[in-house]
Amino acid sequence: MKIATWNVNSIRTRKEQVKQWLMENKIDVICLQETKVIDGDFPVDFFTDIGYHLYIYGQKAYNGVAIFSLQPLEDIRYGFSGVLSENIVDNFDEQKRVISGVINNIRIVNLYVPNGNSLGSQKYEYKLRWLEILKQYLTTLKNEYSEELLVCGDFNIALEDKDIYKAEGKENHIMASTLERDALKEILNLGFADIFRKFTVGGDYYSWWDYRQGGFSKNRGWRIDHIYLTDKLSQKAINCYIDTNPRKLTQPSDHAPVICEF
DNA sequence: ATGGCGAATGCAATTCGA
Repeated sequence: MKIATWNVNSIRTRKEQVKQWLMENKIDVICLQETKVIDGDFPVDFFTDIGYHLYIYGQKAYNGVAIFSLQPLEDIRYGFSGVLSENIVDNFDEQKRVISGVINNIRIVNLYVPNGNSLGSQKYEYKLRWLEILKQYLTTLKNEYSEELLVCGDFNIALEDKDIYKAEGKENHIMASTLERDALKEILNLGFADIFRKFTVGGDYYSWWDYRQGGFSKNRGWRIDHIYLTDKLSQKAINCYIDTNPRKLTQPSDHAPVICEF
């Protein structure tokens, strides 16, 4: 079974590329981020035509997450409030960034973590607060639910220096700052493995490259799209890799898909 | 990076992403 995560930067713009890639790679489940469309305008039929069940949670212009699965998913939870009480979630479901569902007793959690803009900005504070709620969300899923967990998506955080093409001088850069990394480490410490690192130890592997300055052709990227697995599930993974091929196409997403095989 | 790219909105120029 192959489960993938891909920030597509608009599903309406990228639908042909996504469909082509799903068919070529025989993907069982895909978690998409930045679909950038309200649910009523999502190209649902375009993907049900090739056999997928769609679970979508979008909004106008920004954010938006979706899961496509060849097998139907069970127990779909929309937003943080699908799991946490409203007083904890506050208004953090205003931005559509979280969706989850169950397949084969595995709960798949699809995340689009806020970007954060720059250190000290309001959006940076929002990102840090959002990560605190995420920690509570995953703690609840771990403690009160019986399924193994696969948590994936665009985290907008590079955990280690080797996940950045040139880490020097980026200590205060968004996606690399200590506070963000610490928040992510706390989440991993709940009991998750960054499964990409089970199979690949070295650097120079990235999942996002800036559209500007020929970032991709120079391989100046960041590894910010992740798949995290709980212990038992981690033992069942047989590979995890980033497919850079879609990033080579004309009019690509700025992210490449990350795939985990079981 | 004082943002040059790309997408959405909405129809020109602005906002946002990372």
